[in-house]
Amino acid sequence: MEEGDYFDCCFSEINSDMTMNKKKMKKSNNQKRFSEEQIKSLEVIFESETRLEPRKKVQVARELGLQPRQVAIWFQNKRARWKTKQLEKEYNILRANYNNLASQFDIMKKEKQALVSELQRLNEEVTKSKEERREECCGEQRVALSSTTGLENGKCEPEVRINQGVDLCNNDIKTEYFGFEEESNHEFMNIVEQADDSCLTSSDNWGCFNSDTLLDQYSINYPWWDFWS
DNA sequence: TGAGGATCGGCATTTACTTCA
DNA sequence: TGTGAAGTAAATGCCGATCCT
Repeated sequence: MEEGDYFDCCFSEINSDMTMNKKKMKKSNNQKRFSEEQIKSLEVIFESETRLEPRKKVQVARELGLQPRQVAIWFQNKRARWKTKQLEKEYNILRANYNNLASQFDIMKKEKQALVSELQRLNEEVTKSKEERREECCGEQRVALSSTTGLENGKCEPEVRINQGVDLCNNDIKTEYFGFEEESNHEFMNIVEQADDSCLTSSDNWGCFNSDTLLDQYSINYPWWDFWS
């Protein structure tokens, strides 16, 4: 369409109905959709440059038989639509990432629960074996005492030694199971308790879960990779 | 050289209209 | 055939940058 044709077209339409509401007439006149060819050309230009230099705008307008103002508005609307689509894309990516993290978190939470249960079970086992050994040792001690003289009023010094021996045994067991000593075990349990369910059970409460503090505290004594080994 | 008005272009939002299911 | 949703061209208002006096 030549530029002259375009204006002829516009003015003939305007003149055709002078009784129409002025604003409405202007609107319906302007509301003409661009041709496929025009849109195609504009799209191609937009792909290489989302903003037009004034000179280029005039040139494009002339080539497509549009007003420079129309080209400017088309680019304006196009940028707005493009931005919306970009935002949608980014939102979808973020949502996918969030879902991925949430499911990973779920898995890790279950793993943690399993580890805590295992730890509890092992602790119970250790306590139980400590008691059993204590009973065994006391039985042996009583036998030994009955054949020994020089110890008075049943308060047996060897029992103290035996108890110490049992404690040493227990520490050996813990060291074997957990790889660290009693004190370290205690700290570890504190960390586990701190990270307990109140903050981790639902994503609504994530705000109160301070992983930095937790990790900082833990990493002072144990590298994080030890936690998973 | 800084202040202030005019102009221009961009963006966000809204309006008016078309198209299509 | 009427209707509502979606798409689109254009209008409006505001803001920042630039130019000129």
